[in-house]
Amino acid sequence: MHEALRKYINKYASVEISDEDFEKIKNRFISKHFRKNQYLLQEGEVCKYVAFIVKGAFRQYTIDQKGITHIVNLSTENWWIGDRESFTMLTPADYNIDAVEDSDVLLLTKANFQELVSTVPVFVAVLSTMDHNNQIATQKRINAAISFSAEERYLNLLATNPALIQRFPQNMIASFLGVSPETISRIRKKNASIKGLFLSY
Amino acid sequence: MHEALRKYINKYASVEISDEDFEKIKNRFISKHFRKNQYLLQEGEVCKYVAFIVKGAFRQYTIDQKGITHIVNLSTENWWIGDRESFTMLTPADYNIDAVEDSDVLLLTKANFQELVSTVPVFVAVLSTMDHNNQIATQKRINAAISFSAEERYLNLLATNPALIQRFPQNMIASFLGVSPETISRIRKKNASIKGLFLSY
DNA sequence: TCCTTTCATTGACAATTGTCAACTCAATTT
DNA sequence: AAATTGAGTTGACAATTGTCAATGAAAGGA
Repeated sequence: MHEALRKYINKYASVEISDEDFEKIKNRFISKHFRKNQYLLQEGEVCKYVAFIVKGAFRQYTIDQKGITHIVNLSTENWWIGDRESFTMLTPADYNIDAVEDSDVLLLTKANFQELVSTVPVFVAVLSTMDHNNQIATQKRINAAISFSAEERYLNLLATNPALIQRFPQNMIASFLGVSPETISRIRKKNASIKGLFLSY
Repeated sequence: MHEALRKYINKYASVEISDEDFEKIKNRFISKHFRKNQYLLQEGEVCKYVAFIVKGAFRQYTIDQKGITHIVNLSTENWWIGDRESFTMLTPADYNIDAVEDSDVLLLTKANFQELVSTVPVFVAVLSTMDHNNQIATQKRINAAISFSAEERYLNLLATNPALIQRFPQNMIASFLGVSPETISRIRKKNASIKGLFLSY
């Protein structure tokens, strides 16, 4: 169960992590299983955990006044999930997070998080790399959101992150891209040949 | 000139910075003046500097095939600007950055940046706090982009960041929000009474 | 000061995308 | 197997936003 975390750390730290360091890290995480649709965080609660996804998939989203869901993040294996602002500031969360599939995660409380930050330098290094990559990806997503049409955004996602499209239902992809499910359906129909191209390889 | 940077560091570090530490930091930065419209970075170049804005304003943007500008960031005093991906990976930048007003900045090269990271812990702490705040702000911007209509995005910006709207020309605000200048103009006309309310206090 | 250039506004029209309702299909439940 | 549920598709129509062109206003340069 913790092996995925070890692989992740080795990938993002420039050096292989020592057994002692990994023991320290491992002991601070709590394994937990989530069933499909189970909440990891509900709007209004304080986010108590940041989670590393070992297996499964989660979405982070808001619900507007009309009851429409807006997905700000879709995450699968080897990603972190949690509401940063709520986790660090201890404020009520603006977002909901729930499991899209049955999932296994490793949870880290704020106390344990701080403990690791102050005692395991490798952990800090990994976080910093992760933050950095995240920032770059987020910048690109903003650029896509303000520069591209609905169709361009979908095709861009298909080209850059086909795994997401295969894994999550269409209505979630629509919400993630900020378009209606019907529009995605029509875009798919229109570009059926392109999709075919991808699938045939 | 460097005083603004010192204030900034004191604000984001939990402790007052020592004179020795600040000397180390200060010596690594290069002061530079930018005239209005002058490039700090052009698409295709490698981003050689990250800049701290002492006075003035910058924009970061892409230009699409049709020649339309899409602004991903608008920054003023006490913000940093630069293309992170290009700066750290030494890859050609996807973005342009130029001065919207005559501006004074403090430049930091990658070598000096790394030097500071490895010798001045306070500097690392400030960067980490900054990153963190940035991440939260960016998340909110994504949420706005996928959840709100053009009008809602404008009114939201007016409510949360009126300084930006006062400082940058309308067409840049439009580009920043991902809408045409004409649409912004019409939204403003429609909501003239609301704007009046803000101005009258 | 005049001239040029750029920015903002407005109108008419077009394109994109959203909304609502009906229908199909597949999966799950009873 | 029948029934129910939910996701995806499709059509008709509406709302939003973009595009293009003309005009007016303001700012900067000669």
